Amino acid sequence: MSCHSLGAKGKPGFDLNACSVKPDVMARTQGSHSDITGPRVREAALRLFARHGYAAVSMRQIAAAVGVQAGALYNYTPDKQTLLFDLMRGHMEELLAAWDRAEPQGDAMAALEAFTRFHIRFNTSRADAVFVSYMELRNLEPANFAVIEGLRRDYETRLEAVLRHGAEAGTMVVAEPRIASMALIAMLTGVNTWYRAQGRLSLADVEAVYWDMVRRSVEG
Amino acid sequence: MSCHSLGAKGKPGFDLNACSVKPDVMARTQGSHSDITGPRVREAALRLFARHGYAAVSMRQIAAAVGVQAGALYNYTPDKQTLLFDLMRGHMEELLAAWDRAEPQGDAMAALEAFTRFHIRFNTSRADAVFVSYMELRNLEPANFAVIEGLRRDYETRLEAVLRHGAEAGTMVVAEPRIASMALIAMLTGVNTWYRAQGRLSLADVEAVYWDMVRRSVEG
DNA sequence: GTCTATAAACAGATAGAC
DNA sequence: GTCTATCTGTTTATAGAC
Repeated sequence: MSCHSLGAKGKPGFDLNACSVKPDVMARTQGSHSDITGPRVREAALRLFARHGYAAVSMRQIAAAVGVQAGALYNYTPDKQTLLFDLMRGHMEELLAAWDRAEPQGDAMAALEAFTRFHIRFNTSRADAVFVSYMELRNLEPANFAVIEGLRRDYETRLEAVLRHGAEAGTMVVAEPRIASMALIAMLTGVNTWYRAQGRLSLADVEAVYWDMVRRSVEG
Repeated sequence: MSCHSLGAKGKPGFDLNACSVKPDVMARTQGSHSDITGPRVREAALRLFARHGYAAVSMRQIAAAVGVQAGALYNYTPDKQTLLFDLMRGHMEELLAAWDRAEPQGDAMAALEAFTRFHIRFNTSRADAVFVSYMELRNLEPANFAVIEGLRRDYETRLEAVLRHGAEAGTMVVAEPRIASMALIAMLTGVNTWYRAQGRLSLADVEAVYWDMVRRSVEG
């Protein structure tokens, strides 16, 4: 054993990886793991891209983290660029879908609180994907960039709509809803740069601190 | 002329640079430009790092942008890592020095307004340096990272002190001064992601919008 | 101070064996 | 599906001519 636990990586140098014996698939052709290698490639790539940056990570490093040779990666992605794009698109689509499922029915102020708490919880639970989706925008080919940028704008527009409703209802003061939505999202996403699960404040504490600032910043 | 036959590099992506004929140094040895090449190397590196990322930019691309061969760059930096580090350290030190010069004498709320306006003005005037100093942290060697991280914390501490004074004086409500300082800086730095000088809003307009949100978020 | 040439390592991606 | 081997081009950095 000692392997097939997905993350037996040596990390510090991307070396060693030996073994990939999988008891439950022993009947398969030796070395064949199509059903689990795909997700592991994406997980390893996401982790490495977040840590070192897309351009600084080689396909060989990703392969080493997964426990396969570099050539095997091309069974799961046509090229490195598409691997990055799929990770980013997947994250943005999950973000939008999760918010659309969570969006409450109450008034604008309740919706703003829901957005604040949702954004903090969702983003801190997927720090690597959030980081990559923001930091690697400039490494996307133009066509791919346009797609991700569009999804990002969609998300901002969700918050912008909340702020507009609040302003129209008279419960909020928002001179520039579009700018305010970007400002608030930037503030909330900043949590990821310092929050640690083992830290002094619980996630509930963090939500409370930020919701207080968000509420005050737009309150009528 | 035509660039003293120096530049004129093909470089499909980073050409043009159209040599800078400097009349006052024409008497020098042909091809010798020590007094101007250094700054141009830093400017080109900053611009390229901001556009494409440190890891994605080669020394040859920087050289082509300057109009010299790659080997010549090593007269101005011992290596690529030091070039990045010097750019980031220079930016952070200038940021701190500029705020320390500008910091006003009034009460905490006046200081907060000054900080808000200063941060927006300074950062939008040096977008490339701001971008690089944040995005390339993970490409710094540990010792260099520690230096930049320390300078960044120093800057945050300046704002934190303002918020603490306001809270102590009773003119502000700030439950977590450290977190609030990071939240506000994240919000203000976000201006750089969308602000354009040719846009609908002037810099004064932008300052007013953000100052309104900042003030409301901490007002007692 | 800049050039040309080069060293030594590494990149993304592919071909064919098993 | 994975491996080994390889193709082709690029990387940082240095050496020595001018």
